[in-house]
Amino acid sequence: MARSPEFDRTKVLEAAMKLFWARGYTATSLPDLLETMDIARSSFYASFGTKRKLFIECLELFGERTLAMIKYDAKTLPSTALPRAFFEATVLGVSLRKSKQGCLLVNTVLELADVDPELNQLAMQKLNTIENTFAVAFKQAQHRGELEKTYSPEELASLVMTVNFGLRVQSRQQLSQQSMKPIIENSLSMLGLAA
Amino acid sequence: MARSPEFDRTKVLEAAMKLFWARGYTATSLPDLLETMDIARSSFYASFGTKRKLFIECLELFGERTLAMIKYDAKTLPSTALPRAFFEATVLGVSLRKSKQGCLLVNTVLELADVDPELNQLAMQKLNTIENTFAVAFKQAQHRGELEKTYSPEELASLVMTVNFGLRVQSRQQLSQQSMKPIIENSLSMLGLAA
DNA sequence: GCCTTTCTGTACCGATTGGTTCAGTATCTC
DNA sequence: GAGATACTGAACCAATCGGTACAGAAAGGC
Repeated sequence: MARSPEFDRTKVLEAAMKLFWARGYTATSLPDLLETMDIARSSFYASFGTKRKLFIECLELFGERTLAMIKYDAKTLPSTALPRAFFEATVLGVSLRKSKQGCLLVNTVLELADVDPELNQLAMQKLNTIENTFAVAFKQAQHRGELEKTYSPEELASLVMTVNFGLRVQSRQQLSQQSMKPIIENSLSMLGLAA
Repeated sequence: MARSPEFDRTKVLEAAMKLFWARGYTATSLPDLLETMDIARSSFYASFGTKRKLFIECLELFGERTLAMIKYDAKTLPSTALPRAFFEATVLGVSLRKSKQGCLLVNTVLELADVDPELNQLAMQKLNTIENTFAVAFKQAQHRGELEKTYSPEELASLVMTVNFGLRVQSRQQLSQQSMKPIIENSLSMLGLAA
């Protein structure tokens, strides 16, 4: 009955996510987005509503992907190796894409905390979900005796997130992935999760 | 010969700094600034040039104040107590002003890394100066035998900054100062600087 | 062919952006 | 008082902001 293809929605959404990731919400203009997404203005509003709704979709996408990665690692790796896998994937993996991006959720919290409480809270909620996933994994590991009980699962998860945030900030600076490696190593040693 | 007072420049600059601190560079508009600074548009441009130049002055001011605080602490406290004093002053002290602000320099790096390299680099440079100040203090402490040599002074300073960044991100979230306290405590314990 | 649907391109909207200009007023010294 | 300076307030600028509307081309099923 009709023309078939909508452009690949996920692909276009991903392109938008990368741009928001690099430049933040406010500094990303609509023309910027349209060029990156390679769609017309009218298609944009037909498919995504507003810039704000699009950004929310991007936060969702980013959160889902990050969470999926951790949950996959949690099933295939010992819990003590989780933080290392996470740090290396997010900090070093991102650097491979040649650009210092940090974490979209962290960037959003810092950019919008006092500007857009709703978006801020959405990003925070995603971060909390990630933290909880760590806590659950650590709890299991302690029950199995694979993890020292220096800290409670919740405390350790909170510490891992603190270090994670710090690493994300540092990865947003000029630092090369080469110079990030010892920082990650020392952070893990500090967490008592080096070996 | 003439009218005496310019409005109190430092005071006005400080007001601007607080607004940038809360909302970031891009999201702070000129009308916002003028209202907060309580000066007329013409006075603004006569005294500060452009929004960008004003922001640079704010970064300088923030950097100077932070550095002054650390250097003062470095002279009056044992080096092992430096990170605690710093964390408590910046994270808990800021919370007293009832608003989750994080650190202007960290906020700037995350907001402008891929948007305004020049401002980004300026903020980074200030952060590096702070890190170096920690490193110098730790080096002295190790020479005096007051500090364990688990990490080199540079490594430890880098770790302290990682944790500092993480704490700043967390303080930018909804977290009350009450809930920040155990996070700080565990971070210090993790750094081996708890007692 | 026709009809339907999805897209593009462009023109347009009001509002807001950062920045400039200038006439007028207040405040100082002499 | 006169003269110089430091400010205010409002008008104005071009450019850009996010968002809307619409005509027409492209691509599918029948």
